[in-house]
Amino acid sequence: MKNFDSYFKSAFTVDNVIFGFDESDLKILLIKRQEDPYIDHWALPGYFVLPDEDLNTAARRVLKQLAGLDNVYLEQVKSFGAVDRHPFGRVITVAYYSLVKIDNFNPQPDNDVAKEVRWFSVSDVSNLNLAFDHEEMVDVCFETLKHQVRVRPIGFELLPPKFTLTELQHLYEAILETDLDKRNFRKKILSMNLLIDLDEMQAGVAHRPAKLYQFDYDKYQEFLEEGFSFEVKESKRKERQAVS
Amino acid sequence: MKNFDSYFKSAFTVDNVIFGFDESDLKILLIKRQEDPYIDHWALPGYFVLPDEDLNTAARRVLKQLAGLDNVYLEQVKSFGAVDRHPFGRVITVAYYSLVKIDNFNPQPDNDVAKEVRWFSVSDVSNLNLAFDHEEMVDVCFETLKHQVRVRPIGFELLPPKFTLTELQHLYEAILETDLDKRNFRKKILSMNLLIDLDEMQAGVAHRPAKLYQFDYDKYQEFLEEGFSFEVKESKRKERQAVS
DNA sequence: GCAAAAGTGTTCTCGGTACACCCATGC
DNA sequence: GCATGGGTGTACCGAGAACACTTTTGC
Repeated sequence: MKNFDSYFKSAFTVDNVIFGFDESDLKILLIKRQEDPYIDHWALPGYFVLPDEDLNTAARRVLKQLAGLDNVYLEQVKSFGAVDRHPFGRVITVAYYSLVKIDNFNPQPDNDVAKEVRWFSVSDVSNLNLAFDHEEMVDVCFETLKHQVRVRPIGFELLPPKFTLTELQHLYEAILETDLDKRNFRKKILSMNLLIDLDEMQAGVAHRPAKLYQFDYDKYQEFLEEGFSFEVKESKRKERQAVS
Repeated sequence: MKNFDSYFKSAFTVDNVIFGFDESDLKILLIKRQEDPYIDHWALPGYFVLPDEDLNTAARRVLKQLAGLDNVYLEQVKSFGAVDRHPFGRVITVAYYSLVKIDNFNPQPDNDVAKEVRWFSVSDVSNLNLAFDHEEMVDVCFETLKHQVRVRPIGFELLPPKFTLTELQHLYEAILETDLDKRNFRKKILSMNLLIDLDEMQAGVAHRPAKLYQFDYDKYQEFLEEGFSFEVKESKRKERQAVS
């Protein structure tokens, strides 16, 4: 029998691209590393997978330890394995993206990996000179999110439990990086019957208060079971802008 | 500085789900293993990633060495990392799917991993008791293919350079596991302007010979650059069948 | 001439898109 | 009373889906 020992000299990590939504801005949670390599660089929350831990478990543990997050939407996206991507040796990483309700939590680093945790606008990430190949990972995950949000109602994972239709629309606009037509958006969303009208109103706003809605997870489960497709199309307004 | 040595004790592999299309059957290429673990089991063509090799390179090398395949469509799908998935130690694997023109090549094992190489119908795979978690990998890759084929014209990768519209339709039906309406399918495909009419006919068939077409890769490139979406919808005939 | 697959057009329906004005609140 | 965003309906258009008969070949 051959000897395979020489293959058992690599490590692997998980890295999380954590999306949040705030006002009308799509954000990503980053940590400032306090250990080598890339000490003092901004980076995705990620760490080595333990020997007795499978990949998803590792991703959830890292979310908890580095960002204090629990119980969030999490999906594997892609693995990155360039030979020289890690200075300590051969390290493959598995990228995940996750969606969190941003106002829900206050990132508190209580570990010796992250010296600081902070939300950044997606559009600012390219100026930060992220550690490793993390910028590429952000790009790939953002593209994946853009695609997924058209196919499943995962947008709700980014909003508080009660939200207005305008907030939902702003979220879609931020993710898809486009403008949506208000009336068409509402018609489409409401026609899916995935929202529960809470018969409550916004309060304390300096304009006509909006109705509050809640996502109907039970109904969504029903739809899933009978196979169903969710999609949001963009308005063509931007084309007119492009011409002018 | 911490010591990370304990993390550098794992290995990783790549595994390929290789799809081919033959007559009206979607097939997968499997090897019969001639080394432990799972000796004599059918398995996906896969092997350890070498220390100085990145993931895509490894996938292509394995395709070449184990299946004699070169220059094929290849895409990363997902990584699998259950703790006990490999008896020799901690091994993560990265699953790829690839698409090949089946009549183009005759699988010849010339290596000491595969004792035999053979095409199996996708529908038969679940009876083979594949090595490792390979059956799950086949399922995931098949689902991915089903989705991708609706969004990009990758179906052509599975057909010979010259093909008839009926062959193309049978391919879509095999992948999507549904029936398609002939007239609607042709209208849709031809309206995309991605096929070149070769002004040639099938020969030697015991019925009216069909026109031969060729995929227009150049035009596809143009479309890609200006952002474009390709989709094929299924017929609703099967619903009628289900009722009867 | 018969079996077997190729080829071809029209109608209907539904979802997508464009588009503009009145309403309720805080200040 | 004014600024701010909330909320609403209609007409048009195009893509998708349903559907049946004639044509060409090998035998």
